[in-house]
Amino acid sequence: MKKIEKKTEDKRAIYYWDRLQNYGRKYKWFHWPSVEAFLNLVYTYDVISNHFASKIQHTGLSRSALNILNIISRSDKKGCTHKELSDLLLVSRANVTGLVDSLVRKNLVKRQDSQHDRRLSIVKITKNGEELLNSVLPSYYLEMRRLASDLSNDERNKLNDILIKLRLKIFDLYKDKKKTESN
Amino acid sequence: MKKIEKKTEDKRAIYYWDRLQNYGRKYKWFHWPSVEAFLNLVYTYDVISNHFASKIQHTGLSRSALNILNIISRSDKKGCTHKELSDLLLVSRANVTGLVDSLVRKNLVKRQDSQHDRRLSIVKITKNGEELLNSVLPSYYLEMRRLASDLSNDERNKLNDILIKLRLKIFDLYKDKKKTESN
DNA sequence: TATTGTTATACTCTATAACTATA
DNA sequence: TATAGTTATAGAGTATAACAATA
Repeated sequence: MKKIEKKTEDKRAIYYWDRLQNYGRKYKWFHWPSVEAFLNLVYTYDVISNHFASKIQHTGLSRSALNILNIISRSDKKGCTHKELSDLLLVSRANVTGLVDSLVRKNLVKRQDSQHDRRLSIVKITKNGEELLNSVLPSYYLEMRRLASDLSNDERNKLNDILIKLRLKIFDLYKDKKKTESN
Repeated sequence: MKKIEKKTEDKRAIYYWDRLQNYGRKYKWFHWPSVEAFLNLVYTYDVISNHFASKIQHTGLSRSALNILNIISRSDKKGCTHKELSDLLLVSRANVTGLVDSLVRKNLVKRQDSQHDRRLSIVKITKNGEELLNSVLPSYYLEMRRLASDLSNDERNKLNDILIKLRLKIFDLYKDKKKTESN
């Protein structure tokens, strides 16, 4: 049996909930209910992220590589420019080059020059890439369904509403900042 | 004004909600309400993570480095072994060595040999490290409070409940797997 | 001039295996 | 034998700046 170094119990939550709650009080603005929510968000993300990463480990792809491949696949014959990928992935153009390079090396996508705008490089999925996706996504989606199956419709809706609310709140911060910067 | 390559609008959500919803139907187990919940979780985490990372960029610390420092600081005079850090951070012991090394280089923590068990290396925070934490954490906690201020008590509780539920569901998977592996 | 993509570089984080020393 | 920590190595991901080609 393979040695498992990583612990799968919720040690971290126990640790934090025990100690941080009191410790943080020395900071004026520390507000435990807020902090608790963010900690839960981060830890749950972390656990989910590791779980899905292990689900696709056998493909040799990371979660973001699969993500890119998925995006490109969805663009169909049209393909996807580096710029689009950069926007969607929140990754710099410089790094998109590297990410696409690694997929090209694995023969999962190919680059094509655009005929309309010769600055553009268009990325399309290969047969190989499609086959890989088709071999991975079914169990991926099944797993999402299984994990979410314990949530009621109401809970799922609440979760979505709250997460969107938090996200938009942050976007608003940056909008405001942009405005004041340009004035 | 500094050029901003990263977009702060919710391009990704728009993109996905438009396309994925239909695209995914070709997969048998694709269940949009489940997928939507996970996408929201991932994107919101991502946005929050980037936001807080930018908040502490001036310290030269990454979010995980700050996290380690925070854990060590909370252990007070007692200090923290590498093993403890490894468990709490879900990071291999090998990598804890590297992470602690980089904090030692910055004079934020120091190592001490344990007198009871000479295998152990105990990590303690330095004056320098404490000062850094005190200069960063107040605004960090204030920001959490601000961001969560739009959520009602009920929403926060619901969010926590749901996130914990999801996390424990995954932990249970691994517990079951462990059991069957040892049989 | 602005945009797209590339190159180069450096740093962080992660994963793995082999090793030392202690228990 | 098991545990704690280290070393070495390789790869993914990110951040930044300078650059060429094209619009």
